[in-house]
Amino acid sequence: MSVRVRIAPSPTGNLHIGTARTAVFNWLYAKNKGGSFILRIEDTDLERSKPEFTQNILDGLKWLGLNWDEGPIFQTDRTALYQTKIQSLLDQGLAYRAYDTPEEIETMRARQKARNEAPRYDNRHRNLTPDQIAAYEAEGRTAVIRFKIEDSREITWTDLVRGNVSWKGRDLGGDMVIARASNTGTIGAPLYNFVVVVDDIDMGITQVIRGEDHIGNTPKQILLYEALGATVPEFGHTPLILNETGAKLSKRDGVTSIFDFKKMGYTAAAFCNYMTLLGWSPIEGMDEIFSLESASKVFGFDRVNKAGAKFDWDKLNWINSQYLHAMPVPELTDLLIPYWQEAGFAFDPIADRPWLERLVAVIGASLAKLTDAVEMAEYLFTQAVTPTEDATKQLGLDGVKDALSAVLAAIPTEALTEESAKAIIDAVVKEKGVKKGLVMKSLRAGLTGSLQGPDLMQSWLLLNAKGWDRIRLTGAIG
RNA sequence: GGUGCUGUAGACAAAUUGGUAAAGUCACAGGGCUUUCAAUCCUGGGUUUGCGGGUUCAAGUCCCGUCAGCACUGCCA
Repeated sequence: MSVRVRIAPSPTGNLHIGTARTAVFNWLYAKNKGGSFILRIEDTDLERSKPEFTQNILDGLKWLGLNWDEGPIFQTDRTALYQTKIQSLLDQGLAYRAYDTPEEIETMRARQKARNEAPRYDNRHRNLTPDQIAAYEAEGRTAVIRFKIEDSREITWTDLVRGNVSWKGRDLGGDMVIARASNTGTIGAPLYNFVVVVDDIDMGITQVIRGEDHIGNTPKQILLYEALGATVPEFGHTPLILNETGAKLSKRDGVTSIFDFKKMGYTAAAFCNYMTLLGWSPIEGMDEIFSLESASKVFGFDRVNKAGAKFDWDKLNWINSQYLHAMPVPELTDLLIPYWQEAGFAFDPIADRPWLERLVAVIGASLAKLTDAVEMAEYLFTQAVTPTEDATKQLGLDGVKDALSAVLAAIPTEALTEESAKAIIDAVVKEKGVKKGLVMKSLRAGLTGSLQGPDLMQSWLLLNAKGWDRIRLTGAIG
């Protein structure tokens, strides 16, 4: 049977890193097995689901390059199917209507808590007599539908990453609600744990690969597979992504959407690369820099770690830098232009393209994030620079202004080249009898307003192309 | 409270069926290059698998106990 896996995000929020990483693992596994990767939107929470979140999820997956083979399938389009299935469970006596009010459930839980017991539904409405049912209905009570879970059951499965996992029925919290409250004779909105199973069966999902936070749902779902007469798929629960403090990475950690990473200057390929490394390790001899495509060739759950993976910004930065350094200049230029525009730098992306590419060629190898290019190249985009303290000090040194005046006077009217620029420096050194280091350092201070930065000669040429070298040096002398 | 999962250097982690642990990567430190910074290259340090027992010729790997962290415990997903 061919492999069919899915990513099933809920549009109650933006696409976040946990879901994205799960999507990566599913994608990798599907590709490795020559199977299908399916996208299903779990929008059964009508209150919290929002179209803009669905859009964010779709856009995010596309940006990451996690193309899906089927879908998106929306659960809200499938309520008829869920109702049919629920009705059949009802008919078989595997599920029943429970008329408890939320308040009654609340007091039951409070009592359990007071006695230091685990909160659970005590199945009190499992065997209601026809009279009791009639009485509740006469009262006008609505009923949820609960699926029976026998305390004596023992549920076991072989997890793709964790091996044998087993659970006792009595630890599952009592008969589970599979449909929200509704009036007599109707079936309320179906709930997550139920629709997931119905859909996974219907869509022929062969492996359910999801985060470890779902591990407690698995035994309940296995029971549902059995009740629905379906083959239980394989399950693989991947480790969670943790923040510095070891808690599940969440919105509070400053990243609510995958696009936050884009804004921060990470490329999709690098980010996917890093997510893959969060819990999976490459095979012997394989580099840590790889494409999703090449990782898919060797991906398997035997190399997925069980422990939670701490998110490491340093490592992400390094990986991103490797992608940026290896990127051809035109491509990098395309990616950088929006960041410079965003920063408010004045330039014409078309007319200035050759100049921009020269700039990218100079700074490309130093970038870790795309956003680094803003600060790094600022002195080339804004006409006036404020010299740093060190630069000011350098410009005040004996003989500096004299030497820079000589340089300024020697700048040719035609475009400067690396050779002519070097010749000017050599001539000034000789003529003024000063150390070359002094000239170089001072020139850097005068030209860029700083004592460190990208290659001086290239910076000068870039400035010269705009005619700003004269302006800067004049300012430095005066 | 209950249940489950996890625990190898600062981080990610590797380690055939138990058989020399800390491979590799990041970070960090030192050096080269660049008369700058970054990048890059070279070198280096860290140490004994959370802790305690047990089985074994041999345990990161198996067993028992213990501690810690995390997750779940909804008419959310």
